[in-house]
Amino acid sequence: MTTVETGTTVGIREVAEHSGLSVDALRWYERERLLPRAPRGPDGRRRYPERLVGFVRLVVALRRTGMPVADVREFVTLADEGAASHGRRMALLERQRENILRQQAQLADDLAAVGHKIGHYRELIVAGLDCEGLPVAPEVAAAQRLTTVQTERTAS
Amino acid sequence: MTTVETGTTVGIREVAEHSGLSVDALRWYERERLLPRAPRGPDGRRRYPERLVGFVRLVVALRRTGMPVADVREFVTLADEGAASHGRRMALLERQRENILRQQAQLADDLAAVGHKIGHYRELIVAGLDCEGLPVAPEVAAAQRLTTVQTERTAS
DNA sequence: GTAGGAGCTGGAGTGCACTCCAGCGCAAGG
DNA sequence: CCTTGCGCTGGAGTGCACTCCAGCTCCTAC
Repeated sequence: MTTVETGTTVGIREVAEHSGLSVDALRWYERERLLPRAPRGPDGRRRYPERLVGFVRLVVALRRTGMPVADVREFVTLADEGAASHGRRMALLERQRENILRQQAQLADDLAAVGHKIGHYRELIVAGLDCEGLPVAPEVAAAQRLTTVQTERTAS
Repeated sequence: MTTVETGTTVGIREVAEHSGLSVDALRWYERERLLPRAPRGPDGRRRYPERLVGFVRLVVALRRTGMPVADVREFVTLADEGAASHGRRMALLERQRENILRQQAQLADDLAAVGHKIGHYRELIVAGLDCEGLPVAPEVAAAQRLTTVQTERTAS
């Protein structure tokens, strides 16, 4: 990635806010070579040019869709080769696209499974039945309809 | 979960093969109370009734869609209460359904981002241009089209 | 000038979700 | 009877991807 430092640049804080990565993670990513090195300003601070900000976004998407950091590193290493690695980079992304499509299919299945179970509970509640299909006792009926989960997690 | 042990049961190996969890993970899940305890046969081995096999599948789907084990444990703990916790269990699943929908939206975005980048590379390759829009040198053109990624990962 | 905030670097620490290991028992087959 | 394979339990270990910490510099505002 030939960074010609023209145009606007943004600091690490702003990149973090827009990318979903933490400031620490951005630094770690650079150290781990998951991102090209961001140029430094005269004060030693990172200044991300627009192009690099876009690259961060792509890397975040690759991570978010499950690409291991070793593979991301490979992608970034290829990027250092310039145009000579376009085809290989493209192939890497095409493989990831296949992965994403698989995840989408799996997610649809899982959504259906969860939805099916929700429907099952709803039917039981409406009919006032327990899991064996027997009527629930009157003193249980109110509790059966309760949807409030009393946990400390709710408070946070 | 009132397990009436009638009907067929399957051993841990078979449950592992069909659930996507390893045998070790199934044991860990039970120990961590992410699954109800599977009844043991006369030889001390786990025998999973059909109902429990279905529950394993649901728990796997919840994990796969990002539910932390602490929340899965909560879900399982509620299941111990029988019909009295139907509503609360349903609410938990409804929240997870919302999460899954969010993931689907995010995945679609990420797919689009990857696809867009793939298209970008393809255009550059077809036009024989580099990232700056300049024609690539003849000795680079062949490499630019290469899609074979030479890594040890490919061999495994 | 001083204080405070932001960011730098290098190194250590952490959280999460498993996976591996060791010793044991049981059952089937030779 | 012996061997082998499967599964049990409890405890330790591991991999992955960050996050935290400490000491430092620079810059701005008071």
